[in-house]
Amino acid sequence: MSLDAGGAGQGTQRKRADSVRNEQVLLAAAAAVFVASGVDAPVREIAGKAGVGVGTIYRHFPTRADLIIAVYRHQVEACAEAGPALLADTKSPHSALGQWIDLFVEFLVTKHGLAAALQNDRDGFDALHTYFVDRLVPVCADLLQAAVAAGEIDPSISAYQLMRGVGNLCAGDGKDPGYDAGHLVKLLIRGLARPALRRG
Amino acid sequence: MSLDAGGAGQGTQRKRADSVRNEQVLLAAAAAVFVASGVDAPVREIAGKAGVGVGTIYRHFPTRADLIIAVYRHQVEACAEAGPALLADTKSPHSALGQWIDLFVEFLVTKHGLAAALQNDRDGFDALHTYFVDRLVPVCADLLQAAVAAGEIDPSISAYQLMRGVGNLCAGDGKDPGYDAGHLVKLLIRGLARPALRRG
DNA sequence: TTGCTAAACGGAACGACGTTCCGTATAGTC
DNA sequence: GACTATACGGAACGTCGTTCCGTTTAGCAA
Repeated sequence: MSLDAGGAGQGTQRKRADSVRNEQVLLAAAAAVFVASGVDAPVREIAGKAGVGVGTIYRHFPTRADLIIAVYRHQVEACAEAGPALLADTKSPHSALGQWIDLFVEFLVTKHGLAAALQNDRDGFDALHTYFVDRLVPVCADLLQAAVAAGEIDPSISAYQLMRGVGNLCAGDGKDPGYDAGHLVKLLIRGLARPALRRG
Repeated sequence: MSLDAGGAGQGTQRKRADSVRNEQVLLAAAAAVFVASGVDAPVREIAGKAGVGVGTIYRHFPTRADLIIAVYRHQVEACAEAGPALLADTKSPHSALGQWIDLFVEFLVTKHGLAAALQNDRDGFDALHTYFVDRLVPVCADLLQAAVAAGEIDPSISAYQLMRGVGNLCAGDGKDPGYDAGHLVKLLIRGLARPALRRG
């Protein structure tokens, strides 16, 4: 639950370089495994992917739920930072929005697993949920507004509504082989474009 | 998935008496354990409560999900049959309704666990859900109508709406120690009574 | 560079779980 | 009472999350 991001503040022990590195590797590996195999993936699989022993995972994240929470926060942060970056790197805000939503969809896999992992901690879950909403809605709003300003989409939807819609499309994804949430989301984003631009 | 309730129909093998008896004992024990310890209760605990070995459970119910499904169907049936019986045994339909809702609340524990147990079988879950609605809504409607006819409650609510409300009150119950769904349900039922009767 | 030590590491080991297996007991039949 | 298909009990198996501990190494001082 520490919000301190490892700064060398006085009094806090300086962490070893390999420890810091492994923590990042673990977060990335866990995120990848969660997307590939779902949040029920065994800890050993994550350890293997990261190239570390299971003991290392448990020193960084005392319990499985802690790991999922950490991945969740990490993903929220990565998603939030990716928004402005995507906007800066492309000439088309609508395209940036599409790429950002892709990241968001990947992130939702972790988010949906969170509820199951935090069965006994509704307060903790709610806190993470509001953190997620507060952090990401403004980012999405910026992307939307940029696309509107560029004349690529109509201002017919709020950031919150779009994110809710995408979230709902992704609910239960991965369980039914006949359901491809990712594709539906792509269609939704394409549908946002103004008619004159709606191609491919 | 057999709908055949063990009748000695031609071609079907006659089951041994102890087998039939154990199946009933197991359904009752599992239902009790699910209510007491949640649907995540270990199979061994159910076997112990029923006084049988785990092997016996697995001969009757090949997998854990099968057991939960069987308990679910059994509870739906018991709940459905209890409605008319309660109505016949009491002079106050409103009281009968209250007792019936108590059974329904116990049943919901199993129902909520069902979704988790059937993660990979959305169709199966939906089928069971419609079975549940079709079977129980009419029973609840009869109880409601009897209470209305007796002048004990106002006809201000439909059976479906009442059951949905109770179901929603019970969602997430047992996770937060500060939340007692059973008590809220009791208040709801009491609130159904016409003002002149609303005591204790 | 070398030596020291606290910190971090890897993976075997543990206990609990769902599930399977098989030797034993028994209900049903003659 | 004897025979046999059926059902039973519970030990055993493989997998999981988690713990433990002997080994390795990063960071630092000489």
